[in-house]
Amino acid sequence: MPDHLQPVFRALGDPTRRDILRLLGREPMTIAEVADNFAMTRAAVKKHLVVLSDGGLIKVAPRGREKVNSLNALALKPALEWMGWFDQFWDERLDALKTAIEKDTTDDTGHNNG
Amino acid sequence: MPDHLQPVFRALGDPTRRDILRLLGREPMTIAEVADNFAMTRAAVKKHLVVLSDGGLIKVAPRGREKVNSLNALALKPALEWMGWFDQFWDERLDALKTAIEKDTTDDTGHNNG
DNA sequence: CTCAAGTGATACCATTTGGTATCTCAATGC
DNA sequence: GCATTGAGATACCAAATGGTATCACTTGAG
Repeated sequence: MPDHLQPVFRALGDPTRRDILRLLGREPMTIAEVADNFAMTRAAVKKHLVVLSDGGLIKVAPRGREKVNSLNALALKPALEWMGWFDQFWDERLDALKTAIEKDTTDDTGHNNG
Repeated sequence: MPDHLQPVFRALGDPTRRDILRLLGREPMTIAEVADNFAMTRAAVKKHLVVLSDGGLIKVAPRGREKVNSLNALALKPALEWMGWFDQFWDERLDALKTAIEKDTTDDTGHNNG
């Protein structure tokens, strides 16, 4: 498994970018709107948005002369799954529980997709 | 919510360090043993270990003149919980526990893993 | 004590990173 | 058409980062 998750972890490595993600979780914003929440220039925020976009964590859609940035939380999944490997070191009972639930989901015919 | 998770995310931001974590997940190792798995000097590996230790992701215990580095996966929890906030954007009906299972259940052809 | 092995610490280097300042381009509004 | 506003591109800078090389310290063995 190569580092397709590197752009994601790299994007998450900066507190400003993590903050931007939470911010965009509330509602999509233009660059100026995002920048209005931080004590830095729009150019700096733009750079962060590029990094976030590079990691697939946000989507950018043009709206007139503006660019609307919206959260794409799905891109967090690979990173979360990578971290999930370490679950085995936290609590082995959790692993057993997951196994039990997995069996339950195969038995349940009604709620597997979204 | 200050950035007590910054050291953790910072540590995870480097592929070598993520690799070291997986490595130490198998067994504790001295610096030399860890360095033996990478194409870089012990000093460079040591730096990575310092960053990992700074994030609390590894524990270091002296054993004679050696230093044994062991995984402390529990330190991943804050980061994982932070990411868990975004679960609401994936599928509000299910919580984080389902995430680890999902990769197994995405196969809807009628049979699951083996 | 003396020598070897493992680690820690420092100095140093090239690159990346986070940030600003500035300029140009595109779309909006009068 | 022309000024205004939002965004992109570039140049530039200071600091952090990843890495090497080197030296000092500590432990273990004769």
